[in-house]
This record gives sequence, structure tokens and C-alpha cells, in this order.
Amino acid sequence: MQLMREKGAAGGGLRERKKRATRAALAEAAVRLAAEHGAEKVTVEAISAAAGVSVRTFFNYFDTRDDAFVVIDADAGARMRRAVLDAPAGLSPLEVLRGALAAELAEAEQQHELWRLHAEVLHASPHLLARGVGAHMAAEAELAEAIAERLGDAGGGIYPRLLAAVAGTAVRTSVDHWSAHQEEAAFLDVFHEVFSLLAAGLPAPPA
Amino acid sequence: MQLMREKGAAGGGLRERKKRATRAALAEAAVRLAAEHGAEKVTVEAISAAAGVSVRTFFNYFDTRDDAFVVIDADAGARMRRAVLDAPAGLSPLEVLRGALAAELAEAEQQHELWRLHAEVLHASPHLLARGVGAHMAAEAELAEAIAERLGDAGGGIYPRLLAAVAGTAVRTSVDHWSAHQEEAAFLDVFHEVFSLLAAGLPAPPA
DNA sequence: GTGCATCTTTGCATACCATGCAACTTATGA
DNA sequence: TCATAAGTTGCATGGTATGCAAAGATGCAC
Repeated sequence: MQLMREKGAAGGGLRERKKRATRAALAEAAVRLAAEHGAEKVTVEAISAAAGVSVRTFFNYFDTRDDAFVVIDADAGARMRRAVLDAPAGLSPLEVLRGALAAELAEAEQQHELWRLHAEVLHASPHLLARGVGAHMAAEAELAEAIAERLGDAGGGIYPRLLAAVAGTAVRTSVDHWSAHQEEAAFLDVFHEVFSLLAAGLPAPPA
Repeated sequence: MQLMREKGAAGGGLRERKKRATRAALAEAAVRLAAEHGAEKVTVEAISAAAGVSVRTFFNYFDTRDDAFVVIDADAGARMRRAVLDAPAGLSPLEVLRGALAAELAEAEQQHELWRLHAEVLHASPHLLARGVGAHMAAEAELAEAIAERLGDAGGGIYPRLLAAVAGTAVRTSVDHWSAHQEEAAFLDVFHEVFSLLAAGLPAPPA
């Protein structure tokens, strides 16, 4: 019952640290139990017991049982926003996103082991995969805003939202492909290949 | 207790027609009730009552309460598959998808009224929107297969899945944008604009 | 149209998910 | 140390979801 990368806001009082620890313990217990028994077989009671809290407390941390499998990094949106706004002026919006996402993902990949387990669990039940998408959509909306802001008057139409949505899709597709062909390629290589395809307008591959 | 466009496989015996009718009645009741009272306030009992069946029967048609709001056209995947495989050989994969999706959506748009209501309900609770994405993912997988098949040996990598996923994203983004700016543009115009952006590699819009 | 096989619907029992509320315990800061 | 704010817990309640067996339709052969 520990772990914690203390990513965004570190430290704080004992209270906050305990909250973080409890949340992390619940999330980790959920993923490990799901990896072992299958997500559908894992009850809230089991997760709570494994994390050493009551069922009622589980629901103080997650609105839904499934939320425990889907880990949302609430600070990611804000970080990406800054990355988009601070990027060099010369870059195209797509290049800006490629950079911001690559940086974010490189960091996430350090938690390699738990990340893999995660991907495994989500992949095993499409139901949860969809929920993961939902979790990303809030971040995508924030991304779209940042892009629109960066573009100024030119960002009034559908372009920012499309770009953010496509970028999110690119990430998910990359993760999906990588987790199915883990031995063949490094994740970031897959990711960059995907963005190259997007930048080229998704041309037909050579026969 | 009527309606039905008898899209894919029409007719059949009385049994099948009744099943279709029941399913449609449940789905329509769900959407109308949700539009009126908010999706979260609509119980399975209310939906079932409105459709004139028992609660137990509801669960014979939908695995989940939310599924009733998300309407899945189970035949759409098969239709698109054929459209992709039957398209002229000269077209690029992206153009093929643009055509297949446009045809499918043009047909769907004829149910204009219910479709709008649908978009409204989904948009009101992001939770359901995510579920809608999940519903589309199965279709996307089928699309990816069709694309891979069309491409032959060239379709072995990540390209088909990426293309299918991006196309799905394009549709969702178009619907989203259109439903927010309904008065300003026809849906298919939005849709084609989006595909043009994709084909051009998502270039920065003119300042 | 009779009768049998098959499919559908339904009620009942059961288990899990999710929320509000009040009582209790623990951290925080003066 | 003490008062306050925050977090945890059990209990009560109601909605969601599944298995099972009985009853009701439908389809088909005769």
C-alpha cells in the first residue's frame, strides 16, 4: 500500500498524503485484481478489502466501480495546455501536439510495469477501453482550447477540436498497436510513425 | 410501438418483426424520456413501461441501461465492409472511407428528428458520449479489417487501424460540431470539410 | 387446424452498484 | 489542549443486472 509518483502537486499535509495513498492503493488494487481474475469478476468489496478501506470509502474516491480501472491524471490537461502555448511559434499545430504528447507519454512510460498491466486490463474488456476514451475526452477538450488560443482568430472553426480529437485517437491507436506488438517496436517509434502518417494526409501505403 | 426503417435485413417472419419493433420501441422510449427528464433520471422500469414490456425483457435486449441510449446499428459494419471492398480501385483509402461514410450518414440523416434528439441526449451527458464511442469501436475494427483486405499485403501494419480510428473520430467530431452549430451548416458539408483537412495532413488554418 | 418444437416473455430470487445520512475518528491550527 | 474541519464508516435505500423455470407466442409439418 504505497507507491505514488507524486507527479503534479507533491507533499502537502499528512491529510493529503493519506488521501493520495488511499486513492493509489485503491487504483492499484483494482488493476492487479483485474489482471488476475478479469475485470468483471472484481467486486468493489474485494478492491476495498485489498486496499484496507470500507466499501463506502471506495465510493468517496470513485464515482463508479469502473473508474478505478481507468486512472485519470487530472493534471495532464494543464501540463499539455502549457506545453502547447509555450511551443516555438514556427511549428505547425500538429507538430506542436506531437511534441507535447511525446513528452507526456515518455514520462508515463517510466511507470512501464503498471502501465502494461493497465493496457492489458483495458484491452481485455472493451467496455473499459471505451471508458478510458471518455476519460481522455475531457483532456481533449482542454487541448482543443489551448490550440484555439494558440491560433488566435484562425482557431474559430472546427479545426482545433478535430486536431485534438485526432491526436487523442492517434495516441490510443499507438498504444493499442504497441501493446499487441510489444516485442517488435518501441512505443515512441510507433507513436512517431502514426504522426508522420497524419501529417502526410494518411496516404495509401506502398504496395 | 411502431416506427422502423427496416434498413438491413427487411421483413422475415412475424417473430423477427416483433423483435425489431420491441427493440425500437425500447430505444425510442429511452431517448424520448431522456430528452425530457435527463438521462440520469430515467429508470429501466420507466423505459420498459413506456415500451409496454417488463423490466426483465428490457435486459433481454440490452446488456446495460445505457445501451438503450446508444443505439447500435449492428448491420452498419457489414454494409461499410462491402462499400469499402466494392469501391473503385483508383481511389485512395481515405477517399474510399469518405465515400462509404458519407453514404451511410446520408441515409441516417433521414431519421433527422430522432437523430437530433439522440445527439442532444448524448451531448447532455458525456458519460453516454463515451459509451457511444465504445459502440463505434466495434464497427471501426470491422472497417480496419476491410481496409486491410482491400490493401492486400500493404495493409499489414498499423495503417488500417489508424485509418479506421481516425475516420470514426472524424465522424464524431463532425456530429459534435454540427449539433452545436446546427443552423450554420449542413451536416454533410461539415463532414466533407473534416475529411479535406485530414487528406491535407491537418495543416494550420490561414491566419 | 392440430400438435409439437422453438423462441420470447415474464416473475421471482439474488447479488452487486451507488448515494444520502448520521455517528465516529483523525488531522490541523490557534 | 481544544475547537473545527475533513475523512471514514455502517446502515438504509433504491436502481442495475443475471440465472432460472413457468407460461405464452410463433413457426412448421402434417
